[in-house]
Amino acid sequence: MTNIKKVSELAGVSTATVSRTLKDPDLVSPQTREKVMVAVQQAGYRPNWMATSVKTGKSNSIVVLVPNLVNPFFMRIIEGIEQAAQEKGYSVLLGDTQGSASREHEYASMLLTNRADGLIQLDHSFPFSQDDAHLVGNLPVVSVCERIEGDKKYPVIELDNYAAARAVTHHLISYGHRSFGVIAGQISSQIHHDRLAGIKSVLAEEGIVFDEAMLVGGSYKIETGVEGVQQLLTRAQPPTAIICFNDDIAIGALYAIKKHGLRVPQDISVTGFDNVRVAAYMDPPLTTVDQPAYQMGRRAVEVLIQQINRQPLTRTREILPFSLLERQSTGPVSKPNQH
Amino acid sequence: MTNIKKVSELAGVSTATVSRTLKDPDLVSPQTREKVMVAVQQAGYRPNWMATSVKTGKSNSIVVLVPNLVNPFFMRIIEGIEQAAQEKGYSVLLGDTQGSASREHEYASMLLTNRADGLIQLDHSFPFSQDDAHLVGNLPVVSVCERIEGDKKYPVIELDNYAAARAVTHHLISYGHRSFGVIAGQISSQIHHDRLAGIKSVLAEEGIVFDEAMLVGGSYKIETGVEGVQQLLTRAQPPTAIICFNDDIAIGALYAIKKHGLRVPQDISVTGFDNVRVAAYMDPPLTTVDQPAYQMGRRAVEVLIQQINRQPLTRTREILPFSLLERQSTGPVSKPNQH
DNA sequence: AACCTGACTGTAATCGATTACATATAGTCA
DNA sequence: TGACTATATGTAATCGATTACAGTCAGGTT
Repeated sequence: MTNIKKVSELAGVSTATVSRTLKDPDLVSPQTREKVMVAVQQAGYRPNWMATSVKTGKSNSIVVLVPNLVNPFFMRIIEGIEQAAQEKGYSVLLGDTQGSASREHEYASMLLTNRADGLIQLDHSFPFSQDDAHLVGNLPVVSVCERIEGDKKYPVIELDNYAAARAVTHHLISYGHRSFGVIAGQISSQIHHDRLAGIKSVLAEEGIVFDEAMLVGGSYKIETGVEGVQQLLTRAQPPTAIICFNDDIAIGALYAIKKHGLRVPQDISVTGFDNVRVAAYMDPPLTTVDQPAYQMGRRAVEVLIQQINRQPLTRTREILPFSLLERQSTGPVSKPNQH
Repeated sequence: MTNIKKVSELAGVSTATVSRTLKDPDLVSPQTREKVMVAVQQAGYRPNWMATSVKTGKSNSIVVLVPNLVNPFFMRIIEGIEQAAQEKGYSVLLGDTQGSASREHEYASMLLTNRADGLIQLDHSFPFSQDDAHLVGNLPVVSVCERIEGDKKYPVIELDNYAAARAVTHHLISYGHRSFGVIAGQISSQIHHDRLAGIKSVLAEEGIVFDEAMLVGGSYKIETGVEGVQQLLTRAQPPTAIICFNDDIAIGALYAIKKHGLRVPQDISVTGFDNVRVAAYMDPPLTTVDQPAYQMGRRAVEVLIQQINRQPLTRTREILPFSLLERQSTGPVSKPNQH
């Protein structure tokens, strides 16, 4: 590797001058600048990133903790993160945690070893290990979608899940539905509680009691949707509308419902969350809640970099707008509840 | 930040001893080790990653260049990359290029600045800029799926696209199809040529002439499938089978065909490539070529690390097995070509 | 002529580690 | 006891940059 020393010798100047030529050319006379640039070219010199980082104490990298990479919704967020980071001169270290706490800890500890300047968490767990917890002072951390558990208050970019769930429920109620099934994703998260609370609040207003037996599921997977429908259809009074907590679940639900010989939306209406790319091309196209995933990723980076630069945060919670996309997987109840 | 100096003072030893305690404890007496560990704990010391990297000359990071993140097939590969990297003590820098050459150059130059030790390319372009090209000696680079263009021969982990395309075509021929449409992805790639050649070879053997007007498309997107079908259906003799070069295209094709009031597979058979997660849950479930994406990612990392460690490569081209998944989007021709 | 200023460049300290080399101490053996 | 060895630790050089500080020199001012 060619280093700054070689270049300085080649140009017949000191290393300081080389460094200045590259970092702050105005400090160097045009003649010297020229000499140095020639030497740089000739030697094919590129400053060693690690050396610069040691000196400046900044890595210009951020870690992104993501439970898995197969969920297209996460990828939209990460796309936003990546592009905003790139624009601001940061690079993104990908931390696929597979939901494992120890992997989270490992990645989170990158902040403590100066390997990364900040962390974006897409899951809801406190990312640091118990051993590290007392060291994390106010390390730059932002969460997207989920609020981070624990005492420390980290800024969060999220959706108004309560309102979104209310909107979905209202939409279905307006079609005359009164019997609802819910296929949930990860149960232990704030999102889950908010959405469920949103649904129940509307039902309460309509005087409908939500039967807890109508709540199934437990992870954001297609298979959860398939199994969820199987369970719901064995109930004495199957629901006429099924609210799925993401589009993958909804895709599984569509599949299972049709497999049972029932039609969507004539027999059962189905809704999702996220508006993944394929949602609009399902048969029928999926009614779902659009989340500005890309934008959420971008905002997360902006807020994170604010923290990194020790700028005061204007607020610790940012709620981005959703929109309910009414497609063809929802429709009027055809046969009224025989109950 | 607590550094090694502080810890050494706290423990009453030299920095060398602290470093040895953490890196090679056998060199240190049990008593001193104990003292140091206590000091490390108390100070909450974590070695500065950047400093270690400067000294060792290794970053233990790899860059992954990916044209976009929304393609779930890429994400399966990256998942494999990420996990293999993690196991081997490497971390992954995500380089979303959006197909832009300058972004590729920027990310690729991380190898020249010691920011990363190796690079995995998921696209087909030579990732370095012209300026850098003479510097890249034998920097560790591996490509997955696509062969990298240019003179330099980089190892590649790929699928036997020719054979896979032949298998798909044979499958359709066995159902009696004789009139084929093809909706292609990125035209300028090796994959494209291999697959097209595979299809044509089978057709030639069957004495079928491939009508070049039946080749449409140009990018790996759902919309390409939708538009592709629209074009193909305006042909004087619409095809009875459509081969799509990835599942996203196929999903768009299914959607468009049904929108035209035709049935799959009764009127038109459709096939994809990749076997993305949703493929099995389409209506009808998609016949597609399964690629071992996760495994390809893992292998790429292994081969890359071999290069990083300057171990000789046993071979520069590795072809992983595909399997044709026959689902319900393909079936016998119902109405024989009226031709 | 003496002094000052500003532009440019070099010397050397520094970032936070690792490690070659030197040194000290205790233990072993003839 | 003296020589030798092994073990443990410290000193200081080193990785490849950045930058505070100091020095040089030309030109301008009084």
